[in-house]
Amino acid sequence: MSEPTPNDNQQRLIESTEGIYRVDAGAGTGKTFAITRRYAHILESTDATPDDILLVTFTRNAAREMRERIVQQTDYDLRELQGAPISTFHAYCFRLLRRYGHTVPETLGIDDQIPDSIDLIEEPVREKQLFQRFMSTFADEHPEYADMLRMFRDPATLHTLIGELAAKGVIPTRDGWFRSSDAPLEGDREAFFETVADANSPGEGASGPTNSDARAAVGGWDASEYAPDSPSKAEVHDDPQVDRGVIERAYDEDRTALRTFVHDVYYEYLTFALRNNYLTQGLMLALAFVMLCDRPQVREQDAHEYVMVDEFQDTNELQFKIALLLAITNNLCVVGDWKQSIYGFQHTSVENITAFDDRLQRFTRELNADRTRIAYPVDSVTTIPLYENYRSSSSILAFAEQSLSIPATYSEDIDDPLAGERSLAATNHVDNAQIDAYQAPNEHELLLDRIQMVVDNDDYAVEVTDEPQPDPGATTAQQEAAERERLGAPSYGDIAVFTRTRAFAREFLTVVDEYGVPVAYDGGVELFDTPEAKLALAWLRIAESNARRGWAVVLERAGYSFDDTETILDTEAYPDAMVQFREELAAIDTLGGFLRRVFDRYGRTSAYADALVDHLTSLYENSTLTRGEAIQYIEANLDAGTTVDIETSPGEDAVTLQTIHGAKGLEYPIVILANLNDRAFPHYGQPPACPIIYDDELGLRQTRAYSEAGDYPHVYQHWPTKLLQSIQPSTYDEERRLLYVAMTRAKRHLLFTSGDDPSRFMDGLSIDAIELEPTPEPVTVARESTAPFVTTIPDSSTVPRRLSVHDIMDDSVYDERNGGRGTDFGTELHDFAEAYALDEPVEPSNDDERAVATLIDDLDGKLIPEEPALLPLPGEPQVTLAGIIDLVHVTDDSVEIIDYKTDPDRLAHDEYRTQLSVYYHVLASVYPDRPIQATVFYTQTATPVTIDPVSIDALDRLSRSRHA
DNA sequence: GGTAGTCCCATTTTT
DNA sequence: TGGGACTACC
Repeated sequence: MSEPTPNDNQQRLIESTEGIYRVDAGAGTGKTFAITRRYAHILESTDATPDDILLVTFTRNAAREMRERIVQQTDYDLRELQGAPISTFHAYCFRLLRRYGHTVPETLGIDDQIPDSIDLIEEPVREKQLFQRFMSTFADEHPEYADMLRMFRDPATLHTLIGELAAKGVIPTRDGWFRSSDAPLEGDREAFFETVADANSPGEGASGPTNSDARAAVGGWDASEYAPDSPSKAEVHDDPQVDRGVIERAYDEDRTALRTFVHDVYYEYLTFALRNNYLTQGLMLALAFVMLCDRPQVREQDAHEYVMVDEFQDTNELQFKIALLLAITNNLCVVGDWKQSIYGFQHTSVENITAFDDRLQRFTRELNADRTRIAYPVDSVTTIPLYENYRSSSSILAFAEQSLSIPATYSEDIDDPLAGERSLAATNHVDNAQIDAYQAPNEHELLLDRIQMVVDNDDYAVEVTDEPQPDPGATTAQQEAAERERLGAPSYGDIAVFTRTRAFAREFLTVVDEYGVPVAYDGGVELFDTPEAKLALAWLRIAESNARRGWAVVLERAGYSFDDTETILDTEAYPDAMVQFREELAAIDTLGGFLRRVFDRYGRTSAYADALVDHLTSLYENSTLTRGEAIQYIEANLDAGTTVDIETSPGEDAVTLQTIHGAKGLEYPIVILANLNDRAFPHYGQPPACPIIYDDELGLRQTRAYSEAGDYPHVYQHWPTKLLQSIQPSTYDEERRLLYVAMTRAKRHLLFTSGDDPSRFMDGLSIDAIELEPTPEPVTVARESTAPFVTTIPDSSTVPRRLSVHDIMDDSVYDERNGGRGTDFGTELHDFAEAYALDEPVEPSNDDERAVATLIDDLDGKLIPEEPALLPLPGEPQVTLAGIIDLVHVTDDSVEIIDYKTDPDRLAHDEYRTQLSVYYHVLASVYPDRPIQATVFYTQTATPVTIDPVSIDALDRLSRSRHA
């Protein structure tokens, strides 16, 4: 596909390579295109090499996409860019730290070094477990903090606070704070009292002044919640305001002890982590920052001539400073859109972009306080707005803009958020947008009803053909006509349903199942709450300790009644087949093998099973979980509701269902924003579980305090913090930005739904909701039954039996056929082939892999590696053959199956013919309109051999004879 | 316009 | 358990 021509501001950005730039890149304005073009331009117009250009993104996916786009636009190929610094903040800093930072902890007064083998923890559960362990030792070792610790219901909640402080750049040393980084703990007194001036000024009523907002907020002041010496209601109230003296007393209370406590926890946790050879992401970035501050030689070796940071609205203060340190010249370019900042709960700071200039000056001053670190000039910043939107129709853009000023509560006051900002301008010509809101007591049915209303409806026309490039000289009218030409009625795949919470999506999915509407959920799944996880947990418990709890689950699944189960458990007379299976499992060495055997036995080949095995076996780089640890791990994750991303089956024409967060960066022809219900969206935040809070205006504060001042020792609410907090107005800016993000995903049409209790956002839309009696129709599309679930042990003949294709092959022929090169050789080759087909940056490491690479290079259609295949056989009892196709190559007029074999000869070819025949029949049913070809590719000789498939009946007979 | 009492609900997710 | 929005009442 040819690249479009940049618009004026994109062109300006591409060519402006020297100096500091802040790019306001609104939704759908071709940001990635412009950045990668700019990258290419730097390479072309200067003598810089990829190593001189640092390109930082927020996610791994984004980094990968950038890399791929750059390959398209430069002479460099993926391999040459492999080592180039196009990376996430975390990955880049971790690499630097491991390369140069072994002794960095010394700078903070810590003896432990950072070894190469240090573990970077990504799973919140593990992080939390380790922190819990730390806190219990901390409590033991510090009796002097007993009172402080009494205010905690769960001391592990301090963990979040530490992460927040690290994101601020607050870093402890043994005796104090790194480079006076504790300043934010004090708070911003001036800013707070500006807030107070606003919130505490009386209103003007008809008959004189009315109570200020702050006074209203502390109206119900109840001194009995607080320690006995706290101010009374009368002292706090100074109608119509809050007593200024009391506010100051609260703000200026002595917080020395609190600060010391937090310092010690933070510092000792850092020590604990290093001693136990791990780091969290937050601590890792903090140490990388310390290294960059303290070791000029690291910057000399590794800082960059050009630095670009993408998604700058999702960075925190620490990352801003790290970016400054990674640049050696002022060729710095940050790209982002404050309106899409929705990760505040991850301690990001939208002010990095909204107050970019101020922060740039301030952070530079701070970094240069003791010696010059930022030697380049920072006083001139050029702002380039990208406002031409290539995604949505103009009515959608105009409609989305209002979302930023819809109040989230009945009393919220919003200043014009877009003051002075240029609106996005649509670039398409046909505006056929349908924008409507719907409401019904049963929102799930309503959603299905609306989906069915939209599908195949010409009023909701969307682009249905690939866009032919318009004649460059075409008139507007001609372009409009060409665009109209491309429009047609939508199908399921054109629709996305967004929700604020995952819970809503999950509930909706159960209703979806009842009606059979094709809806695919895209996002994290509570993996440890699936039947697969519970099954795995049960057998692990049985194998580990013959646990009653495990047996109960297994027996229940096998169909035993409650009473039978009780009897069996009491007598320990477990069914023979199960006992045998237990012994078989006990003999398996590896956790991965153990789990696979369990899932095989139950015929569980779902994505959940795969994900579980992957997850549990890849937790540690250098060691594996024992069974006991695996049990604990699953339990902890089940408890914590951990979610894991599962790959959804692509290709099906289905509605996409995801959370708004998950939809960021994506676009859909038709968006249905669901869940606009009271308290769901906008979501009214839950109070922080940790009694110690940090706030930019207030600094470090405690919300509870232990005191023995009253009749008996007691944990009280801490009045100063409560007073200050209630004076601060609550803000819902991020909820509005979420609304904005959701709406700007839509290209053509936008629908809203709510249940019987619509939220403020629903009310605030400039359209009225239509009340509807939903009448969704059950869909009776014959859907192939996926993953037959064999619930019983021992085998039952009433359910389809699943056989692996290998079960019906004669393995005596093909065992040891790889020429003594070891089974790993084949596995590695397959891994390589999969990665290569997916265009991942891998290089062939031997002749066989080179042969595969050449083969794949010659394929010009769609490549689908590692595709699961299921073939139901006709005979009785029912049997389904299952296997995985190495590679499917699909073009418009043909489909090719490719299976790699590392055998030195073709002795096993007949067996492979059987195997590929299975795949052949599966694909023949999926693509009835295209000829199918099945090829065994012998990698050692780079020879493709096409097979002549055997019939389904022959496969059926074979499977029954070989597996009676 | 102000207040007290009632009610409802307890995220989002990347590294 | 806690907090905030909202309602019903003064």
